Amino acid sequence: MNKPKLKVSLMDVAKEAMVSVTTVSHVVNNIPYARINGDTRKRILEIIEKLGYQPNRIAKSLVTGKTNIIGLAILGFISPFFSTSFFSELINGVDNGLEKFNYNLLLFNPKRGDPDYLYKNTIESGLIDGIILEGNFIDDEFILNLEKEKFPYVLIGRELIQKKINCVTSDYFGGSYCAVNHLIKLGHRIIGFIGGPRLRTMTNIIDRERGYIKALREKGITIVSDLVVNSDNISKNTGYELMKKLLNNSIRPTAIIAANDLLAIGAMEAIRQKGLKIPSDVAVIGFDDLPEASIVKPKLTTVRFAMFDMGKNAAELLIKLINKRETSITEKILPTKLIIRESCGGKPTHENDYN
Amino acid sequence: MNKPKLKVSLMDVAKEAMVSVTTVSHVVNNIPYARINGDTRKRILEIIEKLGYQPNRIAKSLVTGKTNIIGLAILGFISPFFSTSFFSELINGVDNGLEKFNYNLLLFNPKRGDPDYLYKNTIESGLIDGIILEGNFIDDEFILNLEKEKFPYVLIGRELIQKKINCVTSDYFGGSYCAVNHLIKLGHRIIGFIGGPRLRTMTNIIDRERGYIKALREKGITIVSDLVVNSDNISKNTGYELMKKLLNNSIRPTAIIAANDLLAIGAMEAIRQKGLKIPSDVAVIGFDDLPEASIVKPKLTTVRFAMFDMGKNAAELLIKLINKRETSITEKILPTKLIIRESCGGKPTHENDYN
DNA sequence: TTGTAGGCGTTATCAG
DNA sequence: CTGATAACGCCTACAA
Repeated sequence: MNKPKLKVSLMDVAKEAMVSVTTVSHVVNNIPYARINGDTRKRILEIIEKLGYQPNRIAKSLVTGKTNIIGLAILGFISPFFSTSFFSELINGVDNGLEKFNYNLLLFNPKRGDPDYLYKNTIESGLIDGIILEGNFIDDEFILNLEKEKFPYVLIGRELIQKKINCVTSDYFGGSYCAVNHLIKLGHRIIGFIGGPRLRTMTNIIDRERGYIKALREKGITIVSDLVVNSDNISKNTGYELMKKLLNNSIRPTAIIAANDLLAIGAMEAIRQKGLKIPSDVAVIGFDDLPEASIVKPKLTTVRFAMFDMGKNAAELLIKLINKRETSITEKILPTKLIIRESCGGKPTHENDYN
Repeated sequence: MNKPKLKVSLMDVAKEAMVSVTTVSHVVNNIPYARINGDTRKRILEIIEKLGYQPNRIAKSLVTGKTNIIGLAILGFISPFFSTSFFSELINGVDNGLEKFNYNLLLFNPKRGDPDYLYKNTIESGLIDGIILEGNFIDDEFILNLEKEKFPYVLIGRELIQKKINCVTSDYFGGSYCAVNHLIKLGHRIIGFIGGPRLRTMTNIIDRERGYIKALREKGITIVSDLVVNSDNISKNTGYELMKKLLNNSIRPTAIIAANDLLAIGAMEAIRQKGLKIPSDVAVIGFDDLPEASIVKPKLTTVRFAMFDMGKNAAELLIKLINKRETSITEKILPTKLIIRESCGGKPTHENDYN
C-alpha cells in the first residue's frame, strides 16, 4: 500500500512510464493479442505498484457495458420465513457461486417499493448484469418481462406454471411424497397435512400438498378433506392452531406432515397440550430442516432441501446466461432428503445436527 | 413500460425534444437553479416517458464520483454465528437504514480473499461510497487505514481498544452485568461463566466476561477461576463440553451464564444428562436471544441485543459520514435487555416469543 | 509492439 | 431560461 494518491489513473501511469495509455491498459488487462515488450511490461508493472494504481470499475463499466455486479432480490426480508437461517444459506450459496467469476452481489428487498422501482433503478439503469429472484410474491409478469427483454435472470425456489423459465428449485413434490410414504410404511393410514398459503404462485408450497396427495392415492388411501388444513400464515402459532383444529376432528390423525418446520413445531405444542405423545400417538414430520428442528424435543423428522446449493446453482447459471454460454431456458431441480429423527418412527438418519 | 429501446440516452431525448442535453439533464434532476420553461419541461417529460428513458447510473457515477452503493462486509458467513438469524436481522436493519436515502447494498464476504482484495476491488476501485464492517476477524489495521484514508466506514458490533473509531455496538458489558446481578438477586453465589474465544479483538465477547466479573466483585463474591471456562468455539457442542467440565468441579455452580445462546443450549443438555434440573439445580442464562432460545425447554432466559437496530444505526451513521453531515468520530452503544423466561428464576418478561 | 483518437452517458462550467 | 463543451477514466479500433 504505497501512498494511494487521491486518484491515480491510467494516464498517470502512462506518463510516468512514458508510454501510451493503451499500452498500460494492455498490460493491466493482460490482453493476449497485444504482446508487450518484456521490459516495458515490467516497468509499467513497477510503476503501477509504486503509484498504487487501481482501475476504476465505474469507468470500465461505462465502456464495457458490464458492471460485474448481479442483484439478489429477496422478497420480504422480514417475513417469518426469512428470519430463519435460509436467508444466510441462500446468500452464502449465491456468493459462493459468484466468487470464482469475480462478481459482486447487490442485495435487494423489493418490499422497498414497487417492482417498477426495482426494475428502473437497477436493471434499466445499468447497475447490474443480471438478477436472481427469490420469493413467492414476485409477479409472474415481472419475470416474463425479464424474459422478453432478454435480461439475464434466474428464479429461485419456484417455477412458473404458465411457462418454462430459468429457475433452480428443489424437489418439494418428491420430498413430500417421500415423507408421506415413510409414514405409510410405518403403518399410518390417517395422515393429516398442515399446509401454508394456497396462493397459485406458491408452487413450492403447493407441491408439498401434491406430494402428499399422490402418496396417499398410490396406496389407495382415501383423501379426507378434513385432514388437510391451511392458513395464510406459516408461523409456529399457526401450526399450533391448525393442529388443534385437526385434533378436534371426529377422526384423529395418527400422523401429520407440515409444510414447514415452524408449523410442525407449533403443531407439536398442540399435540402435547392435548396430552398426546409424539410419536406414539401422533407422528410428526416437518419440512425445511431449520436449526430449530434438531433442538426441539423430540427432535423433528423433516425434509431438508439445500438452500445453499440452490443459491450456488442459481449464481452459476446466471453467470452462464450473462456470458451467453447458456442460451436456452434452463430449469434445475435439486433433490431433497428426508432427515429421520425422533418425531416419527423409523431408523434415524445419521446427520450432523448443526452442533 | 413503453418499448424500452436498447439504450435511450439523454441525447436521444434531447434530439426528440429539440433541446440540448443540458436542458434534459436539468429537468431529469430537477435542478433548482435552472428554471425551465413550463412547456419545455412538460414536453421533455412526455418524451422521456414515451421513449422509456432511464438515466444510466454508471455514467452518472463516473462524473459525480459517487455510486450510491455502500458495502456491508460480514466476516465468515459460514461461521456458526451467522447461520443464526442475526444475519438477516443485520442485513435487514442496514437495508432499512439505507432505504430512505436511496442507497443500495453490496454484500461482501471478506473470507473470499485477503482484506487487500476487498480494499482494492471495491474501495479503491470506486465501487462503493462507504462500508459497514461486521465481524471480529477484521484486522484493526484495516480499520485504522480506512480512518487514515478518510474513507467512510462504520464498525458494527465491536470497538477498537487502541483508538476511538466510528462504530455502533451494543452494551454487552451492561447486559452481562445485569444478568449476573439477576442471578445474585435470586440467591446464587456460585455462578459459572461459559465464555467464547478470548481473542483480544473480540471486545464484544470479552465485555460479557467483564460484566460477569464486575457484578460478582461488587457483591464481594470471590472470583473462582475454575468457574470460568472458555473455548475457541461457540457451538452447542462446545457449550455441552464446557458445562461438563464445570459440573466436574469440586464446587458445583448453582447457576451459569453463557456468552451466547448456543453455548447455553449445549450446557443445558449437559446439565440434564447429569440428572440435574433446570433451573432448580442449575439456573442458566444465555446471550443473544436467538429464536432457539424460546423453543428449547425450559425456555431460555437470555440477554437480547438489537441486531436490527445496530444495522440501521450503522447505515444512518455511514450516510451522514459520506455526506459529511457528521465529521467527528462517532460511537453509538445500544442498550441490551434481559429477557426472563424459564431457565432461571424470576418473573418472566412479557415478550413476543417469535411466534 | 505501441500510439492516436473517438466514444460510453452524464454532469458541471460558463456563456449567451 | 437554455446551450456548447469539457471533463470523468477507461477501452478499442485503427494507424504507424
